[in-house]
Amino acid sequence: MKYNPILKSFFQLPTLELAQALLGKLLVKETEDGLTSGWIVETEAYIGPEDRAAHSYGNRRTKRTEVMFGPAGITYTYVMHTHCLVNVVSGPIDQPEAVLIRAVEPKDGLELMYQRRNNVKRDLDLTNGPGKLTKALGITMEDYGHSLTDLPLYIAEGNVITDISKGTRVGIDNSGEAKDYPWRFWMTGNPYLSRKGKS
DNA sequence: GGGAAGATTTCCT
DNA sequence: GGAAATCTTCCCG
Repeated sequence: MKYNPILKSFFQLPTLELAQALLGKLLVKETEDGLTSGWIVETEAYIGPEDRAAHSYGNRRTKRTEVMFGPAGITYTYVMHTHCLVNVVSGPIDQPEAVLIRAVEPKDGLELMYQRRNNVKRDLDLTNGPGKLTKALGITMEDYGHSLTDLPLYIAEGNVITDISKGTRVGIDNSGEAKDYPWRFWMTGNPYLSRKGKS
């Protein structure tokens, strides 16, 4: 199973459009253990300067958010608690915008995913959450700042999705008015959405 | 250098 | 449904 990374120009879309365009694309990670991949089924947009929920709110530039100010199409990995979350940086340089990948649908390397995630019985539970999919695909801080058009972690062309739902984001109740922005996108009716994405 | 917060997951009652 | 788990970065002193 081999894929070609998507063209770099794909990431030049405005963040809100990119968040929707990413749905149906293939997220691929290659390691020495093998290849794992999944269709992206749920995303969230984070528009730095005007988004209180974003790490880069008010153009707050730190070592952690540094990569969000970089060019579109690179990976922004972030560790919280025990888990790792993965974003796709978007927007032009010096504009801290990104798209959080919240859920994917497993495609290749199912065995490897089960191996990485203990006690999982169903395909449905492998990647239906931001922290879950990173563990299943083996995404870590090693991938921080890495381009998504190059191995070992990249986006590949996928299906065209026409049925897209949108709504408010999750887990940012302390972010004031920003919590009401409808910047979460998902594939309507897909069973691999994150827990809170099924509302 | 220390304390606090955070875009989550999992287990237990 | 609630609370704990557990780690990196940030901010203040």
